[in-house]
Amino acid sequence: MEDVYSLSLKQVYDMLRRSVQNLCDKYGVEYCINFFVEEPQVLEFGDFASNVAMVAAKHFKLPPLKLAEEIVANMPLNNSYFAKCEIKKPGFINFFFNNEWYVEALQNILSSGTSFGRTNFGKGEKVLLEFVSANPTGPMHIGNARGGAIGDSLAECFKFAGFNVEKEFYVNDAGNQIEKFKKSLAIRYEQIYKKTPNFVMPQDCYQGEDIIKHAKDFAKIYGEKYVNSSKQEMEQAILDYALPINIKNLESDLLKYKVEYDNWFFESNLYKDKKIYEVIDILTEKGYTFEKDGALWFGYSKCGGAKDEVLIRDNKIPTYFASDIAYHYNKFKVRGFSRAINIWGADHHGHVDRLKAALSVLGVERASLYVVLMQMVRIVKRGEAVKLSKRLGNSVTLNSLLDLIPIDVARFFFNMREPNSHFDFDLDLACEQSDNNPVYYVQYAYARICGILKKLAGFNFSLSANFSLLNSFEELDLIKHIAKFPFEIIEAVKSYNPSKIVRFCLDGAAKFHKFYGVCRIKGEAADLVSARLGLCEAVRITLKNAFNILKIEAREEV
RNA sequence: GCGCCGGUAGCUCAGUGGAUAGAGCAACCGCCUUCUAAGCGGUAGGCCCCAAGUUCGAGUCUUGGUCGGCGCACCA
Repeated sequence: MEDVYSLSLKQVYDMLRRSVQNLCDKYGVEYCINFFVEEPQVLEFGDFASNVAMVAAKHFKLPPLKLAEEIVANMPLNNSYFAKCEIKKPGFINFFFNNEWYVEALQNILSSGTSFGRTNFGKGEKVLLEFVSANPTGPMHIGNARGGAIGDSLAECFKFAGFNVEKEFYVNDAGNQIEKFKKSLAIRYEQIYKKTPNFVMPQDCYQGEDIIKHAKDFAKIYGEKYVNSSKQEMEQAILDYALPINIKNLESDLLKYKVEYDNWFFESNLYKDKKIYEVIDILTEKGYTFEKDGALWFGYSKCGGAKDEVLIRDNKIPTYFASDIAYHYNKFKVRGFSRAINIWGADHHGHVDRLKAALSVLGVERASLYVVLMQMVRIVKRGEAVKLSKRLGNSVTLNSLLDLIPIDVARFFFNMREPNSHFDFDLDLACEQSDNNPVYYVQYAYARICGILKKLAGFNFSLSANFSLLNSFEELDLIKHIAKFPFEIIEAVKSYNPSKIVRFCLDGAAKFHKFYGVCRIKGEAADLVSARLGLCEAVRITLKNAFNILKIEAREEV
């Protein structure tokens, strides 16, 4: 059964369209009117409002208010979800839900249970969502933590909305940063035995403690075995040792963070099977590559780009851009996804357009790839931004963050802001276990409901409870909010913005707390008790499903 | 210099071309004999960065500025 909110919204559109169509026939006007129906901000303007009369006024050559009157007069409300509609000042038509709307909304939630919020909006479309894809040369930092929370919750939104989603981690286990990684490892290993006086790590190497630890652990196992080997042999041995450990750590750290991937896609596979060259050959066939200074270039300027881009360096090693094209070609043309979503840090924004340009040459529509650009995270401590640098090895890792704050708090915090806004992560607030912390606010609402349901377990609430007894403002407002859940998920999907779910939880918790303060349950007449318990259960179901999207725990007690 | 993102209450941020611009935190004043006070109610707080334009209507769209973040490698 479709949810009542969407049904009633569709109903308003249908009724208005039919009425306007009739008037078009009557006045001999051609129907080409683009209007909307939305939820007004102010309560007195009803549950839905439409601007149709204002938009259509000039077509009909009638004043908006006059036209609104005609539209309404032409639009019977019987057998609808609406009790009345009103016409207001510049020409708005405002609709008000009838009692059935609220009753059916509750029945729908209660009977849907764990599947409430699920829709067939996506019609099973195959979507690939790639996120985090942190470099396997070191631990994940705070930006990866944000990407993980956003990506994973967004994937859940897409699943709820009826998409067939696969979550993928792209492992950059090839290319330049791996060269740098093994060089850094080898130097640290060598230094365990050589002990050069006043040794300083070269500028172009990774400076982090994790490199030293790998070298030490490697030395524990192999001792001096590789000290006198060729540089190449030494680097390969220590790389073969350290890289799998790093990848395994990425996997287990993300799992701890409740992020589980369907696929781990290795960049090295694109090299092994010559996939990169096959894709470059296609670009060449289409006439979009050329040679210059010993390198092979992509003619990006031919597709509107500012400058051309190197695909294969003069040393014959392909660039990251080249493997990225091959990787995305694989997503669309090999594995057949109709849509790919990437979550990238905003510092990669310059890559979006050139990748799309290359893909369009390969026959992939630019719009098939959507890149969510996630703005940078700033760590704020005592009101001051903390300067972090991965190169200096003092960045906050995901792990060290999770030592400071519970996983729920981290996942919730990183989804409080929309991806495209700069995010100040307030470490002090996140660490605080108090009423200031918004995570506890929503979890407390859930626990309160569970408390009530437990205390009044003797009462039965059923679909046949007399829900029309719920008619206070707080009750109706709460029902209206939770009924909107499936719609809200679709909004999150359309805007690639899971923070809408966090806001939904916060608003829902606030409305429940208000209801709780005004409406008592225990001690009321039996039929009112069961109606209100039904409302509580419906809120519980909704919050629980929303928590599942965010992967935060629904605790029955605080 | 060019490009992307942002500027809304003291702070952190919502806001679909619509009606009277909202929330949380901080400040101040109240509310537990009751189903969980990690809660609720109230007060106060605004040249929506500036300027021009588009139209019935602009925080929202366009252009030009300004301030901040991030890019502009044969790095990833």
